[in-house]
Amino acid sequence: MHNQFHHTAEDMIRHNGGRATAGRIGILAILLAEQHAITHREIEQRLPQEQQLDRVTLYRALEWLAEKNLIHKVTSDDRAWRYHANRDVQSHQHAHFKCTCCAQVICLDKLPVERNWPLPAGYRFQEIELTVKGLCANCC
Amino acid sequence: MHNQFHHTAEDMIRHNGGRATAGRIGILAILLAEQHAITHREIEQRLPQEQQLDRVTLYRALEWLAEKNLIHKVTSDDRAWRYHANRDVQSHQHAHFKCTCCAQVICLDKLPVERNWPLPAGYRFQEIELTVKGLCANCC
DNA sequence: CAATAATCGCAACATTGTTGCATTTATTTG
DNA sequence: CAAATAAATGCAACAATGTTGCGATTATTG
Repeated sequence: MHNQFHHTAEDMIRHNGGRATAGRIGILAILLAEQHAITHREIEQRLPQEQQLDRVTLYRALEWLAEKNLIHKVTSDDRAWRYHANRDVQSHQHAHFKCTCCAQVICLDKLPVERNWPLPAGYRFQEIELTVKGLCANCC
Repeated sequence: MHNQFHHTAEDMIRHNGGRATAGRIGILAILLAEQHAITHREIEQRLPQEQQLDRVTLYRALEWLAEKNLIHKVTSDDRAWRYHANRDVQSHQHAHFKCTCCAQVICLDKLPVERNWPLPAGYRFQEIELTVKGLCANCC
């Protein structure tokens, strides 16, 4: 029930001055273990039976983790946010890939993302969100 | 109550073999008149009092218009789709800008969008969704 | 104008997410 | 270690967005 990331997760949380509660640790450990960005629902499913969290608690924990830059949110076209751990505390200015068949989402960390977009006059750039859609290796 | 785009809207709909109903025409005319991509709610607000549509009807009309390539949907981070008319029937492979302050969304039609993203082996590209976030001229 | 297939509107439901508030708990302090 | 306390949790209720089924209405065709 404790995966290999529990210790790391707890450290990351304490480093940010937060309470190391079972919920937060469990959630972050799950996200650290996961290759893909996953939804609220998928996180719930991966939590062991004996420590299921209230939906609200889960949302609030995710909000806190994102605030502290330990994870980041990925916007998708199905109205559900997906979450992914930040392995390094770099900027999250990277792209995501979403399979149009199985809805799997991965981070494309190595994708260079230009910063100087030609916006209309008077507009100010802050960040970009880029999702590449297509078929993953399994669905091809 | 009839803006200048009603006639165009009706033509576009008939050209696609659909019934030219007041609802569809009104919706498309509104989207043609609009510079920005707007939400379901905003469309409702712009419809004249005497021809308010059921929410379901509005959704289905938008779905039909998008299917026929007369409009396109824009994914956003607030779980609400925004819609924008396709003035030409070109690909909609362009970027969108969203103001993080007033939530206004515009199309960045002139933004060149590269097509050869370095995806993992075995992955197939289909399309991209790119949203640039920042502050619009009003909110700067 | 009648026939008919497409469209509409209502009711009910589904999903995702949020808010307020009382309860519980991790951490700190003595 | 026990008490104090601020932070986190869980419940109930709500909000926003969108969907489904189905009977009623309507645009179009002949």
